Amino acid sequence: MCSQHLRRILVPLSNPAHSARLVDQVLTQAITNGLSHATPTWNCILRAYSNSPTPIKAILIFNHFFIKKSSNIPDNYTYPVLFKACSCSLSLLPMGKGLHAHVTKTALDSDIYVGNSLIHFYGRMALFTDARVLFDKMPFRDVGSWNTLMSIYNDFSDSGEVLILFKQLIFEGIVADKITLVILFSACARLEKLHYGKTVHCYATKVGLEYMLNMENALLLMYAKCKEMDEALRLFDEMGSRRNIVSLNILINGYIDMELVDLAREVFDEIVDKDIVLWRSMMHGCVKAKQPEEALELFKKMIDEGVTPDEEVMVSVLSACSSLSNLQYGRLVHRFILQNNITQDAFVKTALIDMYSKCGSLEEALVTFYKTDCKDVVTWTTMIEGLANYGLGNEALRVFYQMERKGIKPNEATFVSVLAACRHSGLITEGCQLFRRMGGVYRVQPTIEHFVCLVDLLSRAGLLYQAEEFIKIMPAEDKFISYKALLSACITYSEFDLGKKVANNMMKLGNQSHEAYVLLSNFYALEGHWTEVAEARRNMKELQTRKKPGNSIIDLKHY
DNA sequence: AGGGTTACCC
Repeated sequence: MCSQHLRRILVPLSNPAHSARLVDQVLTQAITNGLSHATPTWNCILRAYSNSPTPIKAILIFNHFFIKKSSNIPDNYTYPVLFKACSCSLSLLPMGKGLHAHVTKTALDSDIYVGNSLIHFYGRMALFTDARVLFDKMPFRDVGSWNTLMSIYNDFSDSGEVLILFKQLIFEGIVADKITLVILFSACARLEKLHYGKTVHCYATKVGLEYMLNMENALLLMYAKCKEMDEALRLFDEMGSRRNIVSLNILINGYIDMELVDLAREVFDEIVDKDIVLWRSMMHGCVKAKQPEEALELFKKMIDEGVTPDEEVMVSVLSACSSLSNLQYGRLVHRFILQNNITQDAFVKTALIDMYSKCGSLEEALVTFYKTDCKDVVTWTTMIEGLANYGLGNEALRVFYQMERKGIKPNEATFVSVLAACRHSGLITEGCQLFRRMGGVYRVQPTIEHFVCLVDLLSRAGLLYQAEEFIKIMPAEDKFISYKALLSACITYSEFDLGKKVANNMMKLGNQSHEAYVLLSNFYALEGHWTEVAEARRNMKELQTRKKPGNSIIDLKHY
């Protein structure tokens, strides 16, 4: 096959896997017959590989046919393709940097395409300052340069930066294109900046840019994420036959976000050709809406329809098993994962550990945990939480210290689990120590959950006055719920004076004071102080607040 | 001989 012919068929080929297969054949021919290509033809081959499922091949071929055989000289068309291939894996950072040096030496970095692909490459490597410096130093920039930088910030760093860049773009007199607007709407969706997005929408309508599917989808997403479903639906109708499966998915996720699963399901059921993303969304929606049975039913349906589940679907299925506490199902799902060669990434592993501990098999949870190589903070936290729920406080702490030794930084949730472990097992010294470590060493800002844990730990141990002192230093908005925990403890330990003081403090806090009266009257009742019970009830009536029946029982059980 | 960078849903 001659070079010209090869190029003519490679260029329009849209299926990356197909073109890569074709290129494989051409390459074998080239190697066996010693056929040499001109740089444009090589560029074509490299491009086919960089778009294929195995972009690394582009790099390998470049190393073999350009670096080793220096008869081929890369040009300004070669480098963008290579940088794109290098963007696919973090391990290719040194390779990309080497190519960058080469580009600078040969002065090809003034080429806009080369520059843009370099920005993209550094952005994908999470080296945002490098990307930014390159952008600022470019002798010539086009809309593409701006789009590249903006999309990098949007996808991997800070969406707020996109809005700042857009302002700058307008200021410099650059004309935004459709892609700029897609990125901008997507940033507005993430930031939930409805007003800003609407203004840009008007601008887009004025310049007549609005009819482009991706842009309409980005807009749709923006309205859905901002919970403006009326506006989203209006746009959806307006799109008419232009809408696609992505538009439907946005709508479904919008309903799910607003806790309208039934509406989401209605849209879902109408769709004939469902792709994996739709199944993923719908199953996640069921799990989120506490409908685990429906999630499992959907899973069966999905398999029946011949759709291959992915890792994210399996996470939803496992979490459905967890909330049903159905160990049999859970084990079946585990077996399914093994039999269908589904990658057990950190997410799947964590879901398995969570499932086993919530379904009552701590042994299997532990086995899965210790068999996991890729443990992240969430994996460790899930295991700690599991142990804590089994009342194995000391074991939970041991796992926590093990995690620290491995150099994994605990987060907010980790401390909730580990403090809960202390609380369940009455580990007072450890709990207080960990609480100090949280702020002092790890700079994790304590939240209401941490406070409640600690107050509860102290109160249950009968250290009620320490708990009260502790609440005094808490932020005002967290005090009420902590006082509630303390008051319950006062009831348990018959600490009449402190209880009265706590109840008074609660009432001073304002709006939720009816709850304070309910607890207070229960408190007096237990103490047999019936006059005070009557007084508390009277005060409650004066507040014109009525408690819902049974509420106080739940409150007491809970704390 | 004559080719490219940047975009939507999880």
